[in-house]
Order: sequence, then structure tokens, then C-alpha cells
Amino acid sequence: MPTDSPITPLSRALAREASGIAGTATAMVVLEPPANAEFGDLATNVAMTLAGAAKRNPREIAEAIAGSLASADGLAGYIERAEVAGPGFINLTLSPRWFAGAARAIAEAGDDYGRGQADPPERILIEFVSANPTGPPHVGHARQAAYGDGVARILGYAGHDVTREFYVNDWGRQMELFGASVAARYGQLLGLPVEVPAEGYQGDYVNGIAEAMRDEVGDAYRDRVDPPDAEVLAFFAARGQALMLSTMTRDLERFRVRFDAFFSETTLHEGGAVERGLEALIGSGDAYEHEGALWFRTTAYGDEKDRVLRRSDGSSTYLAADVAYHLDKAGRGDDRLLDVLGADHHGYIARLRAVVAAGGYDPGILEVPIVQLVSLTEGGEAKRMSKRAGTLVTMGELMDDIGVDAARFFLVQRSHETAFDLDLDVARAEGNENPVYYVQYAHARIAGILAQAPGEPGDAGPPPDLDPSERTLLLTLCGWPEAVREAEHRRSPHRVASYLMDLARDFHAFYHRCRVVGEPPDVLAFRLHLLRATRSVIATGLGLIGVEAPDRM
RNA sequence: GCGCCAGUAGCUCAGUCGGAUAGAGCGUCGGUCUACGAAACCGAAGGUCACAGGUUCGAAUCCUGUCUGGCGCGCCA
Repeated sequence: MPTDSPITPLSRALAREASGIAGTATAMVVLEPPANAEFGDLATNVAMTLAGAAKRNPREIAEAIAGSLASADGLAGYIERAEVAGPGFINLTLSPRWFAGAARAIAEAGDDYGRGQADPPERILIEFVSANPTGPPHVGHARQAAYGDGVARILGYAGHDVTREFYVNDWGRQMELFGASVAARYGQLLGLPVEVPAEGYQGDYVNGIAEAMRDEVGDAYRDRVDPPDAEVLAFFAARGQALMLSTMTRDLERFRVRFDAFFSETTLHEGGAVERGLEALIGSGDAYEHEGALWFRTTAYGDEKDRVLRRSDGSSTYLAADVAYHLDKAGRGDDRLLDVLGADHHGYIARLRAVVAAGGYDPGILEVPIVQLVSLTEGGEAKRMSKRAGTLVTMGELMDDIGVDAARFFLVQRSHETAFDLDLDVARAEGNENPVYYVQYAHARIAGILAQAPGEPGDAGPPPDLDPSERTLLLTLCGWPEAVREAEHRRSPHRVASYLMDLARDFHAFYHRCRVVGEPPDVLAFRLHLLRATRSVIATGLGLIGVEAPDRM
């Protein structure tokens, strides 16, 4: 099954031919559409890259190569014109015969076009979102979810074996505070004069949790929440976080994100893994006592300063659990560990690397993509978000507001390395100003045409000539495998979104210039293949970023 | 002060393993529906790619320095 770009065979043939002529081997040949379509369909800088080694004038080499291409092995019949331009570029115009074959190949490959390019395929564990189950996921989590899941889908499509994991921070002081907050709200529901602790969770959603718990246990704890004893706090914390976690997973599933595993921090503490991790660090000399505390010598692995693992009061830090967690993960045998973190955690990277290295694993297996912050604008003004003021926009509210398709597309449209403002007015619009619909509309339009077109393209020969918009559209389709490869290598789903915008634009332009139904058999056959190929790539691409590809809108 | 990310059109951002005249969406202005979906298309206006040096046939892209913004720098998580 041909899953690579139809340009690749041309590129190989060109490299062979050029190397022969220049008398020196070439490693890389760039063969791609030129910036200006007037130059032709494809352009190559091969003569310029060979000029140095061959010690010859680039233009002279280019002329020689250009002159031989029409009869070259693997190129004959495909090259209509080859011209030398500028400092030594060779501009190629391809024949309708090549275009017809390429369109057909892509259409027939369908969903497999661009798939399975991983080299080599790896077993990859990707951890993302990983929030405290003490509040509903917000817009920042949504961005991390859209990013992490997009990366996971792309890696899987490329041929990697991917596992999605969510680390649940269900242990420690914040859980105690959460339990106390829920207990207080529960007491209030029963009419008791209990106050939520000052440092506790004040958000309205805590009431929802408390109501659910009252429905479960009635007034059984009426006499024990003011003040609450340790057992009561533990109960409210445990039940509260379970309810909160189910809310999160429900939101995430609605967002089309499913995890293969949820890993509880508490199990690390209760199962002794945290203690064993610290012992291991002490044993290997990576941890030491100082001023009553236990320190991790992360500076030995490039960190700015050493970090505390166990406080002088005997309690362990968050890092201690993360040591255990990452030793666990590294020990599972994956080729690669991806930790997707928010920008406010980037200072953690060196520590995590230190854990992996101290555990005796190659620290290179750990990758930590950082997702920058997202803010919202509405009516031209920044929407101030604050947890305290309760103005924080939740993931659920975002989905209610702009829909899942728009949310996923917008949140993944920009590089994860860039902080950006999501304009709610644009994202909310159901009309032509919304980029999501721009791509989806192209898909629906094609579905509409194909529904009216004859079932099979038939076996007609290539069309006599091509419209510029047909050339552009097909050449853009040829770029899909490369777009996937870039997205995979750079862990950048936004490249898929950008590509789809380009493809949709080229399709819409084609649509306005070329008819399909009712054309002569050769033209009809080519255009049907072009439509099928375009629809397939759009559907596949949208799928990789978790957006639906509707046949009607 | 140190570290990470960024600075590209009025706004939000692509493009950054060096390539020809730097792009898209939104916004503005002007055109296009009696043939497959106008949620679309075509055209126009809009740029010292933060600044200054350097590397070379060629720099938004690579190097050095400066300025500006976000985030971080805890025996918090």
C-alpha cells in the first residue's frame, strides 16, 4: 500500500540523475512546490547543494541536470518542462499523466496515506493533564488535554505503540483541605454554622460535591463535622476526590480524550513505593541528610540546586512521590516517556531527568513538552480568570460555549510553545469567520458532490490539461505525509491544523474554478480521485486532532 | 539576578534542520450565487519579521549582544 508522497519517487530519481551528472553523491534533495506557482509545480535546489563538492558553477550543473530529466529513469513521461532559474534552482512542470497517477494513488490509499512512518516505531507512554482532583478542569487543562491527546493520536497514527496515562495527585495537604472544605459545605447543607477553612476551596462546585455526599449519607455525619475528626476528614476527602475525578473524566471523555490508565499518587505512599524510592536514592548516593532533611542531589544531573525529598518533620515532599512514580514508569520498559506539563511547571524538568538518570535509565527517554498558558478574550477584552474570585472558566463551560470541535481545533491550532489568547467571539461564531468550519465545510462540500457523482471514477486516461487550482490542490495533498512526519517528530499537533487550513483553502479555490459532475470521462475521473483524496486526508487529519468531519453541516 | 517560552500585518498567530516577491484566520474596503453546498471564492489596503552586529551566493530562520512581555526559581503542590 503506497502511503508515502507521490513526489518521493520523483525525488529519488532526481537524486540518482543529479549525482551521476555532478559526479558526486548527494545526501538530501529538496523537491517541493516553489514559493511562487508561476515557477512551476516543483523546484529543487539540488544543483546548488552539489556545486560545492563538485567544485563547479551551480547554474552550469543545473543546466546539465535539467537537460537530462525528460529522458531519465523514473522521470520520463512525468516531466513536461525543466527550467533553470535564479542562482541554480531547477523548476519542473509535471505532466497530466503524473498528476492523474498521483491523485489515484492517494485516493486509493485512503486513510493509510501518510500512516505508519515512525522510524523506528517505539513504545511510548504519554502522561498529560494530571491535575489535583480538588476542582473541575479549566481551560488550561483543556489545552493540555487537546495537546496531549493530539500528540498521542499522531504518534499512534505514525505507528508507535502509545499509552495515555493520567497521574492523580490524590494525596497530601491539598486533599486534607479539600476534605475539610467538602465537610464544611456538607455541614452548611444541614444547617450547621460551619465555615470553610480560610485556605480551603471556596468555589461553588464544592457545594455540588457536598450535595452529592448528603444524598449518599444523609445526615449520618451531622454531629461529627463541627469540628470534624480525622476519620471524617479522610472520608470526605476520599469520597470528594472520587466524585471530582469522575467529573473530570466525564469532561475529558466529552472532549474525546480517553486515558488508558489512572495512576494514583496515594498508592505510591501506601504501597511503600515512595519509601523504597528514597532508599534507592540513598543507596546510590544520590540522596543525603542535611539539617534534618533528606535531599536529592539533582545538581549532579544538571539541576540548579538540590531538592528536598523528606522534610525535617519527617513528611515527604511532592517530589518524593514523583521519584517513585518516575522510577515506576521508567521500569515499565517503554522506549520513551512523555510528560506534558504546564508552563508553570517547567522548572521541574531538570528534577525529573535527575530521577530517571539516578534510577540508572537513559535520561534521554524522558521528554517534557511544555504547554504554554492560554487566556480568553471576549468583546476585545481579556477575560480575567482567578480561582479565588470564581471567575475561572471550566472545561465544561468552554465546551458548552463554543462546542467540542471548535475548542479542540482552537486549542491545538497554535504551537504549544506559544502563550495565546483564544477569542471566544470568533470561536463561538457558527458562521464563516470560524476556522473550524472552514475545514469542516470543505469536507461536507466534497461529500455533497460525491453523493451526486457517478460511483466509480472509471479507467479513463489522464485529462488533456490541468487547471492551476488542480495542480495546487494535488501538490498540497502530496505534502500530507511530510506534515504528519513533522507533527510526529516535533510533537506538534498544530502542524496538522495548519496543514488542514491550507488544504481546505486549496480545495475551496479548486471548487470555484472546476466542475466535476458532467465533465468528460478523463477529466471526471481525475477530479473524482482528487475529491476522494482530499476528503480522505481532511477526515484523517481532523481525526488526529479530535475534531469531527461531518458530511453535512 | 538566573532559567524556560515568546516578540512576524490593526488583532490572534503560522512559517524558524537558511532558499526566489514573508503567509493564514479575524477585522477594513470592493466585486461574485438561473449548473456539483456563498459556512465559499476573487481582488485591494495593511510589514524596518523587537533592535544592533556577525556568519554567506542567500537570514524571519544560524551565532553574539541589547531591549520588551509571560512563566518559573519553597523543607508548596
